[in-house]
Amino acid sequence: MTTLLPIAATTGGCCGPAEAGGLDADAARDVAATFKALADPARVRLLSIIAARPDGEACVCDLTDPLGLSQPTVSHHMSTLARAGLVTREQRGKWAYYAVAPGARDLVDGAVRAVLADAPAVAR
Amino acid sequence: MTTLLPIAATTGGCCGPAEAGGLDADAARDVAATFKALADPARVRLLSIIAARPDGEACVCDLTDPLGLSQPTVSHHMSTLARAGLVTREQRGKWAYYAVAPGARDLVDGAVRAVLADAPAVAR
DNA sequence: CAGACGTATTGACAGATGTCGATGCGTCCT
DNA sequence: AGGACGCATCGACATCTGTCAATACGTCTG
Repeated sequence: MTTLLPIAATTGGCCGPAEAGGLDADAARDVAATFKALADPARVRLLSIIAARPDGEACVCDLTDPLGLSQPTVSHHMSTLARAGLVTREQRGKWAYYAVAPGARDLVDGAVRAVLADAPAVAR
Repeated sequence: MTTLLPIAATTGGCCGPAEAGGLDADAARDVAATFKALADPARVRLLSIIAARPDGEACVCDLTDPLGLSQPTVSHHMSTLARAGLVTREQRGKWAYYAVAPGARDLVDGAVRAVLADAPAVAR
């Protein structure tokens, strides 16, 4: 997955070896993309509304009123969430039903773990 | 936390009641702010590098080289991460040491739970 | 004290992003 | 068939954001 760089010791002052050890550019871009989809209050509300639904799904017309946003804007946000793999879209007759993607939780949890590899909750 | 609203069935067409049920505007803004701090590849890498450090901390001079970013840019990103409560800053002599905040994991996990309230990993 | 060094702040700028109105496309109902 | 309705796309616009060079601030070391 991530390419591991060899370790070189420079030890100038505070600066230890520049071994990084973190995510490489590609992995970071992927992880950031997932968070970016969640980095807007409107999308956060949309996702939480759908997740709170008894049947776990909602169409666009369900979502415009609670947020006070226009229909094109909601549609655009849903498109963003779908492209990030957080929701699924199913056209059923006239309506497009959006639901939280089966792997959404895993996707986000994986992104969190990738960044905070071993950062225990309150330990230290 | 979030106020839970009773569910009413109107069954107009697709559109059920406008009971929303998701996060309110303020909560969504807070949650989105946390994700926004993680929504940039540079910050993701910075955080992961610090988290992967043996001593769990790094100064700015440790971080400019691995990312290929200028010192002011790195400083700006660290400021963003600190303002989000994800890292702590400790001035020690000439250097500023950044470390993953003790509550960072809880902060992010809480944000995830707030959005995907009950979205089982692979179930459903 | 004076210089060197690490970091933060400022100013500027290009690119990304959220938002809307207008419009186009599909589907349902009469 | 024709109209109504839900949704997506397009074009435009204001704002936010990431980035850097220049500069200012603090701290250590001669």
